[in-house]
Amino acid sequence: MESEELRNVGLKVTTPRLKILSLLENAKAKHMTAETIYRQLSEGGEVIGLATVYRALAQFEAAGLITRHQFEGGQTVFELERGPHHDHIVCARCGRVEEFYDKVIEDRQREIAEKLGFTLSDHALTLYGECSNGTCTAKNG
Amino acid sequence: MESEELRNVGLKVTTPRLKILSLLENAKAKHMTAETIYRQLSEGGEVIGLATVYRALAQFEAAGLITRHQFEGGQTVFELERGPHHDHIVCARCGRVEEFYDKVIEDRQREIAEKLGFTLSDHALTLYGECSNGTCTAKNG
DNA sequence: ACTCTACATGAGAATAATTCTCATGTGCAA
DNA sequence: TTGCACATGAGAATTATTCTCATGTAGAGT
Repeated sequence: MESEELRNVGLKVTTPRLKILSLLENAKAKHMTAETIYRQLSEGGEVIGLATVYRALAQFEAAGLITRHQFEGGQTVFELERGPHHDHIVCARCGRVEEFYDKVIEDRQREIAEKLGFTLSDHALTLYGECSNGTCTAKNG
Repeated sequence: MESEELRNVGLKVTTPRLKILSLLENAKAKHMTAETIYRQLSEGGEVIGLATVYRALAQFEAAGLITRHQFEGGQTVFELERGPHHDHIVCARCGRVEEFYDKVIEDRQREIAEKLGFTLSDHALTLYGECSNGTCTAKNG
């Protein structure tokens, strides 16, 4: 239940928040911009201000429910924080996003940070390339 | 000579381009925003439009003379493309940026891309943490 | 259930970063 | 030397995001 999720992180359960959260859970695209979320909700007949979408996303992020990614060239996208940590590879041609996890890289990052005297708190790793996908033409998330 | 660099990449040698390029080469900070570049040139008495700074930076980037980084939270920064490839670790507290290169990670990235059917063309890796630096208080680049 | 208050919301204005427009200026090939 | 493709400065325009403010509402305490 989405209301549980909100309560668990100390957020009031409100209609806009529920709608946004469940859109993120049910949408076809895993990575969505604030605009896209706003538009899809509007098309679904909801009356939710764009500012509210931005506010809710910021709160969800602070609460750890979602993650924010800034792929190069594109707008900021948001993704539900489900399952294990992963990084992304983005097709420069069609915009397709694949996820991956690599223990070697993860470990190495921690070692590097330590060696340089940093306490690692986060990281952003995105690979860019062209996918050899036949359907590599249209944009999707 | 900066004029050489410009000619080599097929750009006309103009005063604004030369000024921007040499500022990037001589500035104390290795990573600068377009605004900073604009401001420093203005303070130095140059009359160069901000739009020109953006235009020049975009061209330099396309030509491979500089690289663009989008550290989280911050504005886009530009860095002269000198020496070997490297990635960054940014202190979340004081903004200090350190560079590092790790062959293991680099190799791994290529392998991952290949395994996923992508031809790797680029990547962005930034680590975030807190540096254990005593001087870790003020912002710098 | 009722009420009160702190927090949430929608709408549109405001801001920040970047790009565009356009009239004018200029590097450089011929 | 000159012509013209490309570059420039200034400010307008655009884009993404955040703020403001008057109003609405969730939910703790009764």
